Amino acid sequence: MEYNHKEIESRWQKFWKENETYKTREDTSRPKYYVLDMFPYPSGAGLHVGHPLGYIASDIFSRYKRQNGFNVLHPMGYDAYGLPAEQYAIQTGQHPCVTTEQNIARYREQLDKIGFSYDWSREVRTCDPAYYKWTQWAFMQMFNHWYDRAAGKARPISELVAAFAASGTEGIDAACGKDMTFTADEWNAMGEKRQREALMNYRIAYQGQTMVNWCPKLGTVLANDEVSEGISVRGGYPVEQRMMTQWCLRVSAYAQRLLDGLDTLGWTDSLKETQRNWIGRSEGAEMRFPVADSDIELEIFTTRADTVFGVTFMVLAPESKYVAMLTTPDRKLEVDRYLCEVSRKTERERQIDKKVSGVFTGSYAINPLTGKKIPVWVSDYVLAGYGTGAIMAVPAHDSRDYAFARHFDLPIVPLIEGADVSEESFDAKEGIMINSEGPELNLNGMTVKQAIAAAKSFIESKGLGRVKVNYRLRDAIFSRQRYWGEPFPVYYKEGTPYLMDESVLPLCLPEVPSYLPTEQGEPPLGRAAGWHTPAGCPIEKCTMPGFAGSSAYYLRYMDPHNDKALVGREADEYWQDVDLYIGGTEHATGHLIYSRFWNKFLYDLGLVVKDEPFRRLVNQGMIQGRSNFVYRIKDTNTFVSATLKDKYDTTPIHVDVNIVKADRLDLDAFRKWRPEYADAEFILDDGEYVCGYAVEKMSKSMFNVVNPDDIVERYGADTLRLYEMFLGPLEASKPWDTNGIDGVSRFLKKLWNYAEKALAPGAPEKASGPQLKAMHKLIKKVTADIEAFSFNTSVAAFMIALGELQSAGAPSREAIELFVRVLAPFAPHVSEEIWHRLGNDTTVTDAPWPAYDEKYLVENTVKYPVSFNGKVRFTIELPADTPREKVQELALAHESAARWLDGRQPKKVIVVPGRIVNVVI
RNA sequence: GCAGAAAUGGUGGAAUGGUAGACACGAAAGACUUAAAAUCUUUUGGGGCGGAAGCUCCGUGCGGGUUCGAGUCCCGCUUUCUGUACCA
Repeated sequence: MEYNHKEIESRWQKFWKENETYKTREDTSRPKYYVLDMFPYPSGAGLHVGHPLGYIASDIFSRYKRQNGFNVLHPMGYDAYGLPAEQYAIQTGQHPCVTTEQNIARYREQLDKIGFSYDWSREVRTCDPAYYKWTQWAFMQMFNHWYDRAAGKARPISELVAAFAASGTEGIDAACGKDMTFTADEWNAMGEKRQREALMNYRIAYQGQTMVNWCPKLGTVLANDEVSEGISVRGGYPVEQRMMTQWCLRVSAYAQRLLDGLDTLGWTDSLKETQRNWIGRSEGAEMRFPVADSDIELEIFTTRADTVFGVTFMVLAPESKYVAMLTTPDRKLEVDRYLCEVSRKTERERQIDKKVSGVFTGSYAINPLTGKKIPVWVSDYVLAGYGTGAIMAVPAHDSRDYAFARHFDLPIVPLIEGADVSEESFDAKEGIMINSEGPELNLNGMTVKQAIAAAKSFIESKGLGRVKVNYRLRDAIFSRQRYWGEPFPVYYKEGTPYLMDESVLPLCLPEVPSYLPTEQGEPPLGRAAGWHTPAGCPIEKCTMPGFAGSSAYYLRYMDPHNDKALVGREADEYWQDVDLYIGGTEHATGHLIYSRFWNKFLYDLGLVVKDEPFRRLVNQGMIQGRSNFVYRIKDTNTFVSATLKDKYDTTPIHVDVNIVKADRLDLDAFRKWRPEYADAEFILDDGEYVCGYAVEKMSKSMFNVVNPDDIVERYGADTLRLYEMFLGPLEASKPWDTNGIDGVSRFLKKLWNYAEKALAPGAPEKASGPQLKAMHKLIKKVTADIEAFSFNTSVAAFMIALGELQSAGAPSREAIELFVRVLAPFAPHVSEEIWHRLGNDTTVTDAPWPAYDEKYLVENTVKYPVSFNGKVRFTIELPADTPREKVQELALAHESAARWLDGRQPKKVIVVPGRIVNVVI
């Protein structure tokens, strides 16, 4: 019988589904193993061949672990809230729920065809009220907690309230927006509204003022990638920088723990490094500069406390509150003009435009070390969001300050011996200090390192400031002026936000007549009728961002139907954490930070047992598209083969890769592809039209999208799975190239034919010696490869092993049985079919992973060429099972070796089984 | 600018410091076939020698180094990819 992948695959997919083969139950008698894929956003375009790459790898690993006796949790779900569904809704009026539902159905159909071993009974969708109830619930917990830096963990806000009532801010070390001090009496006298305002400064989920990209025409905040050159990508309306009240999560409170936790994780160094850079810890000092003729003190942060003697001016961020306070009346017009100019620029423009700009406020500060007056300027090269929004400028040793000083002709004082600052600043932290002597502190003669330490301790001892660690990591903006997201369980009473009662959860997303913002510029929820509490208080109209729903989904899979808790204690204690997480690097500074933060918060509350959610993480590479081109001769409808195109003046045009095979264009298909090509003429090279190619992002507009369904239809899921693994190392980015798939397809056909012979009546039961040898070699190799995530070499090993079986005597049942047991994780359908035809009534996933036996792996006799210092001297022949040490001994005992060594002791003897003995003296 | 990763045939890619190029694609030749497809066999890094089995030299981005021995380890470059970017 021919290998019929369609029949085999549909039969076993049906069988697995009907028998709930991959349904997982908590089972304390077996060790657990949790394998997780990053769940997809179900887009309207469906899956392309790049998406399943990681899923196939995780499926192989899951199946392998099952065969090794682990109770494997391998779930899948959908990150279902997202912009495309909402944009589509705005254009068509179609409820995002409907399109999302359709897209999910399509994804599921595509995933099912590939034969994954997911436990679909645990599926989660972030837009499902039974799921987002727990997203809202987590937000409420964050609202009701504050971060105690002294204890290094989150604590209930009620404890903070009690502390304030008893002794004010005295003795409280809390992560907060701005430093506040008040006494118990002051607190108690505040009244509810002001107390709530004060508490907002401490809550982990809080409302705060932040700078955002605001698009007045669209009536929404936009992310940086939704804005291009000051204009919204959708609609093309101007976008401005605006300070707005937003919900935020105090992720920054966890910066140090997020940093420290990285050391315990089995992630790649590059990913950990990316997160370290993102968190951006820098040690320095915060110090105050008094303003001349005023009570105001400017606070700055610096990592170069040693350079205070070189501070010749100060700069404020345009958004700094000190700008208004320090601008003198005569400078007001110019400062206002500058602020206006800056506010019109988007964040992006500010980054691209490196032109030096700024304006003098008219005020002076006093350098606390020299007592000299220095001017205070405003410039957009200083960021409001980092440090204190003000800097001390040291033009001699900071390139940005240098450019500014040069442009506005401000003094530059070098502080390091031998540093030539006539052309550029000297930024390196090395050298001997000069020009650094004041009335109370002398740094001259010290190295930069010593000077930093000395200056820091001086600043601290004199009360000019304090040693401080700053982090680049900022709090996450948590509100979106959007419809398609989780509503906040928050209402407003006289403008003050209050949490709703937990009993309202899930607070369901209401219907709206239109998905656009309202005329008054409110988010779409402003259109929802009855969007207020029974008492008539308005409910928050923003919704939560995409990362809200994806931050704790791995916990929900552990206990997806629990309506009493996000995850039950028992389930959490059994599954603990994700042993293996597979997904793309693009989430390094988003999801993977938020999720770790979210988990640490829940850990602080004692709700989960693990501090870190993802123990081991593997990043699969991106699969790019491989686009094909045809070359049209200018102003004609004639196309010339890529091999001859240089002789003509041509324009390259993308052509659908599905009508190109091995870079040869199917001419008839091309004429049918587009009406305008119906009468296309071709200039062929040797009867063929050769297309050009390029590696680009896989996208519809490039006509290079390859659909996994088409591959499954033509070659089968097992071939797709093997081929995706065979393409190269999992972590590497590579273009999809269907050209090589025939090799894998041939392998499965040959395997099938071999199995047919082995299963035929009269075929030997027992495997021959060489067959056993081939199989045990295979088992050893594949076991090591799976553990090391080297799936491409495993596929090669299968091919080699089959070749060896074919030249090792009559096909036997024992050989094919061993073969399918190790092939099962990679090609489950064909393995299952053969496994059952061998007479087994369990699934191949229940077949224990075979152990290899070294005794099959050795030859009977082996020739060992013995070489000294690289030159082969002689050969000895020994039984193949001679241990390594024995070979060394025998080689040395050999008469000529002994003569050659002449009684000297060898430093090192190297034995490569079957190959070389190399003796180093 | 900074950080990380990588560079091996026509192509994708193999190689615990020990026979570089496994495996696969593609290509070439042959078998089967009326023919094609499919399948099977052989060859396939480059140069040189040989009628042939075979022999030989050169070869892992570039320049050095360590080592009996380097694709692999160390130092210095070049290029490419990825992330991040006025972070004081």
